[in-house]
Amino acid sequence: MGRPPCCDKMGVKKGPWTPEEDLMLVSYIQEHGPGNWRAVPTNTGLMRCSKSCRLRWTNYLRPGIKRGNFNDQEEKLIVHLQALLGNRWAAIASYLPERTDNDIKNYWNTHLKKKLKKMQDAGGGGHDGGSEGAGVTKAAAPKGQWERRLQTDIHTARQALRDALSLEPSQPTAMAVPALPTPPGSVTTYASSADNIARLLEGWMRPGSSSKGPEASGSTSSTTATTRQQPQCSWDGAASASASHSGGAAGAAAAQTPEGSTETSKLAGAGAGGAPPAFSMLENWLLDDGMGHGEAGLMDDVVPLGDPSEFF
DNA sequence: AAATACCACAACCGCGCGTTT
DNA sequence: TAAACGCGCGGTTGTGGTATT
Repeated sequence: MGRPPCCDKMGVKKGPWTPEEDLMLVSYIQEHGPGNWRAVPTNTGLMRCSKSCRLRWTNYLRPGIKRGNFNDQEEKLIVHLQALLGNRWAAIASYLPERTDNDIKNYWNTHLKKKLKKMQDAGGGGHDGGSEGAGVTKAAAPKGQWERRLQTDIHTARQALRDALSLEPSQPTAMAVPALPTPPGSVTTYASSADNIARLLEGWMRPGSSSKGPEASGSTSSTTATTRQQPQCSWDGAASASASHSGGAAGAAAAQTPEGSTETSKLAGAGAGGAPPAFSMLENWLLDDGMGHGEAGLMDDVVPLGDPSEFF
């Protein structure tokens, strides 16, 4: 059946979002909650595709997301997860609740892929050949096969994640939120989305203010900003912000994506109950050496993935 | 100082899946 | 049951910024 485009191409604006548009979107979502994206453009007057609105919210405006500055632990975790899960960025992002799939994907494509390739070229550590690493091979496999492989190789997954998580034991999780506000002039550190919104609101809701938001607005003056989730409670913020809908990468982290959720539940052995931080589940899972969860029964036809720690 | 190459990131596009009618 | 719809995911592209020549 021919499917109509998600939005008519006529009159739909493209390209970078302006602060005004961000403000409109944030204001609307604050009032109505995320979701029902189809209605967002019409209700807000935004000349944007519903997809574009969702993407903008999910990747940039949603509270509790961290941008840029991937630390070493996160980097290694991403590499490990990519080796395990392939290019399933949403699933990978579910283990890094503050990161969006898009951010991780970009970071992988621009940094990690090259890094791995360089390492493979240098040390011959590559166990899979090609430039994509082990994950792609699995990703290229049929979905069912891939899922089964993940299940059957649960031990490898555990080991890999344990390796990743044990790199910086003093840092409990990647969820540690850097202190805000961003120092003025800092170009490498992105302000959190909440901070951006706060600046936006401060800059745009104040009559006569310039288009540039004030630098490092520690205090959020507008009501909109004050009711936003603070970055420190990123998970809760994301969870609550998306409580009434199914969108958002962090929402996906908890229970959303079909694949992500199954992966999460399979790996973490926990349901999507109260949406606790995925890392807690992960840590529990990793620390639980009992390992009698039935995965062992799936260990037939194991196809070893290889040890992702080879990468380092 | 200007031109060029490279890099990083934001955003778009197409497709698939699940839900609704 | 099948079509229509809405949403999310992954791949790709366009653009601005930075480094190098």
